[in-house]
Amino acid sequence: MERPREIALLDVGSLSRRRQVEEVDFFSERSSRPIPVTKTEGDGGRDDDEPGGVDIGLNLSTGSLRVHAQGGEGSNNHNHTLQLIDMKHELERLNEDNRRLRSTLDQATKSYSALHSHLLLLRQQQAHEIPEFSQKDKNMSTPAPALRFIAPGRSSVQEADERSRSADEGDDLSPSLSNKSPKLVREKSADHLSEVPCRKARVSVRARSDAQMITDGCQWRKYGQKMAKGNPCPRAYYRCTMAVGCPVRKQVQRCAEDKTVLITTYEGNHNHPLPPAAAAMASTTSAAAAMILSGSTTSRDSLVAAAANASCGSAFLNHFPYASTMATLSASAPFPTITLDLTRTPSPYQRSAQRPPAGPFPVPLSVIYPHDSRIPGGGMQFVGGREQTSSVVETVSAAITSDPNFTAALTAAIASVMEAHRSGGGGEGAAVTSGGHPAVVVPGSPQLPQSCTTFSTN
DNA sequence: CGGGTTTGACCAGCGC
DNA sequence: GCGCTGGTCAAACCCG
Repeated sequence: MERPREIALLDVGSLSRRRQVEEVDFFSERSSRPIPVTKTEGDGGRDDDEPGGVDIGLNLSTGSLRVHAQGGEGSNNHNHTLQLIDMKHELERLNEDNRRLRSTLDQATKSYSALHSHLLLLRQQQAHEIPEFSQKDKNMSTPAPALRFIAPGRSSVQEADERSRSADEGDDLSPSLSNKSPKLVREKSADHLSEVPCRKARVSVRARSDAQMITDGCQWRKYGQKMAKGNPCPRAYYRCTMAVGCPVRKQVQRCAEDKTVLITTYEGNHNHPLPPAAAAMASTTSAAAAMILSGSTTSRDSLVAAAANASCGSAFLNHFPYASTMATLSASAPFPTITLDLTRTPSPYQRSAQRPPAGPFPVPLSVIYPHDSRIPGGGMQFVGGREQTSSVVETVSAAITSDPNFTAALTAAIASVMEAHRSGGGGEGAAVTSGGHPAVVVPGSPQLPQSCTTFSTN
């Protein structure tokens, strides 16, 4: 959910934009009341805990007002008039800020709703189109293996539900299988892949970090480590241990080219309740999987469609101009993977405050086909747009906010952004403060500690 | 002692 | 069929 996440984010920061919104809201809705004056004539304390919080946040404005009022003691009427004019201007500015922030919030809320509805719609369609997809699949001339078993088109959530149910009954596979040896179970599950939805859609995130693994709100147990070809750094395999039988796994590996880059790949859906940060990650993987699975064919067109579907949440991305720009959707074998690269510097376009109106396709899709996506190693890459799903951003946000280094950087960045906004920012400056999200900060700040992670999803 | 990590072995998929 | 590679298992080990 967008709102709680924002609150959580702001909780870690030193500045609370939420409080600013509320406070400005108060002034705007009750601007006819002489609130600042009344406040300054009161006990002078900040009643942060007072219901309705009159004098919270925006210390700058209210503080200045208070000083003016106190300075007016013994001054002439002319000074008083000037102060009132200043106060009026200040109120107008705050009202304007409030309107902008509110519209931003509305936009984000609408976008979230639209995306959510679209996701539900896609899942419904998938549920109804299973036979159709199967037929399509048969007709496919050169189906990519990884996408072929996606074809049944059951949604990741459905799969998670079924897993959850089966977990309640015993293990994450059918009870009849649970009595067999692990190897048999594994074989059976592998066989199932041909008739069960794709288990291997992935969400991958690259970021810079010195840590072994970024904190993402989940508990993981390492179950293996391998040397991967072409990379001197070993790849570690982790399994979610927050619940028995949780199918979620992740791989962590340093980038061969740049060892400061950590690549984390998540795969699977959790079958248990999650803490907020982890829930965001889970929603990301689900959404990413749903997006990929909604492609359900091996054609470029359907992948483009999937990308377009994903762009429905682009209003979010408009607010996160940095993180939203680094997504790569790869249809290449073995698994369809969405990669979010937080290590690249955003382009000037991406840095700009352009914010197209909310809607399914606020900006033209920019899709690059290096070569045929059906050829292994091929794929498609979205460049400079906001085609990534909002939930990917949520995921990254979750990971970032749960990482102390990111949090510290975020706090500093928000502070600086707020300062810039205050000192004449105005206008599209709201784009920066609108989300209060780490996406504003992280990818474009080379000096910031970053972690590189890859998410995979079922 | 319980839970997590390490590490060699096993298995499946894929290309030649 | 064979070898390579990625993914997983499970016994041994470590640690609090």
